[in-house]
Amino acid sequence: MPQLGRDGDDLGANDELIAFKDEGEQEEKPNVSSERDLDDVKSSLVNESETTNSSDSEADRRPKPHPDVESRARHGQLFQEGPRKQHDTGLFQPSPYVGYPFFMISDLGNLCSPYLTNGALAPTGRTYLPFQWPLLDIPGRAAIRDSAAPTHLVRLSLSATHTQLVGFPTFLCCYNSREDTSAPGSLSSVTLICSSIWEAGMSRSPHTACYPVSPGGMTPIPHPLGWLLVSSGFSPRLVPPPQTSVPHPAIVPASVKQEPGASHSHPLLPCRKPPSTSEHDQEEERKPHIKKPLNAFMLYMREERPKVVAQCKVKESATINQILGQRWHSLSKEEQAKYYDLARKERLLHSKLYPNWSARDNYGKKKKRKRVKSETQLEGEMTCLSHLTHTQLSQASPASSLDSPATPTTALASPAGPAQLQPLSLTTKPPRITHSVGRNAVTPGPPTPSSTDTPTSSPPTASSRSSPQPLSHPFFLPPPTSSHR
DNA sequence: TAGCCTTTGAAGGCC
DNA sequence: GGCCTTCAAAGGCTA
Repeated sequence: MPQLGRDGDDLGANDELIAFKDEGEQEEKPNVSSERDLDDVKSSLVNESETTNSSDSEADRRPKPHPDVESRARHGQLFQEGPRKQHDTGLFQPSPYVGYPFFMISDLGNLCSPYLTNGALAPTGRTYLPFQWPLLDIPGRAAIRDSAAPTHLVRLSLSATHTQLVGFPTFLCCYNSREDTSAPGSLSSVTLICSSIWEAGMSRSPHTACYPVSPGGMTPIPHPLGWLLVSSGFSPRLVPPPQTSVPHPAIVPASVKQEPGASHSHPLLPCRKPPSTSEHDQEEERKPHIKKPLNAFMLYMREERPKVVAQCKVKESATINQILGQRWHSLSKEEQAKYYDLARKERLLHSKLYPNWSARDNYGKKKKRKRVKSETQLEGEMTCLSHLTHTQLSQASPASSLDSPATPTTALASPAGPAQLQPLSLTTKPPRITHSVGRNAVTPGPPTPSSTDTPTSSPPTASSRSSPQPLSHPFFLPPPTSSHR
């Protein structure tokens, strides 16, 4: 595997990529206060999008990095955490917004002190970015979940575009593939590696910009590093970057995938794709895949699905979705309004992040992505949005708050336990309800919980869609709640 | 192993 | 404006 060996400030030299977390190492629980801070930031971001723009410049809004740390960063030093588990302040947290498989780094400014004079700490779990970073989302969960191989894929999480715009060093993200990441928020041992990309042409100060810029609005800039692969022995190796790419953080360009027949030492290693049949195809494949923002029902599903699975002992998604659909209709307007509001904020932020994105862009990509995933067993896992500050959106993250006491347990507070239910009958599939007629014909007024609600957040009534088959099974019946209609 | 199933909502295109 | 299609999540199921 060729090293990306260049000059002295080679950004991915092995000696600069050190800090890896032992796979067996446990992670601290997320810090509550840090989550609260994040929520504040999310809230402010959303509010900002909903209100008139302030006159403050983005630089003014950006947290000031620690000068000492910033200086180190400019010198391309890699900072590592010491061997002892650092009592961090919840720096690495599973994103409460599980709509996207992110990790959040809330504030790194207070992590300067542990750094040694040479910029490195004794080897242990994590590497911290050596300067203050307001918020960072690191894509990951999916990449880990299906990584059966005892290897660790490290990829650039920020495109050069972002790096140059936002001005902080690109970082690398190492996933611990052995960790059980099936549960939301379980991505705890992500290791960050801060490279010295800072010196690779990053002209702006680390705090000249704060908010992400849509990748579609930027000229693609090939990243100097490309991909980094870390074997099970944590021996990082650099992989030549994709030929053209600009992988937006979130996004794995289709061109970055395993070349059929190509031999390289790691099954997860993304490789350059052989030339497509047409330039149009190549262009399409280079386009980043930005997923649609989740609508209210999807947000509700993400929150309630695990509960239904646990409660009903049903795993089949089709059945679960039927149950959730029934429960959704049984929710009070106030309860639904929570999700509509969340979805509206989701759309707001999404449109802010990707102003040029259109839902039409994803048409036809779904099957293509499936094919690509089957070829590489990777791409689908890597197509997670890693846009900055995306998690800032979720003030009330549904899934992340699954186990939170503050989470309203509206639809699943049923006293009826699983033992009292008859999951077997659910296997009798009701006639399929097609939504080909009049699904979106009617869009009645939303619960409008707040005056900020926009017409686009209007939840449809039951009449707006063909009436689902009545499901009399207890599973489909919402648990009695005091707030129900 | 690719695609289906199943749900609701949003968005875009067509007429 | 109405209708239609597609996608978003999820994981078991099926051809």
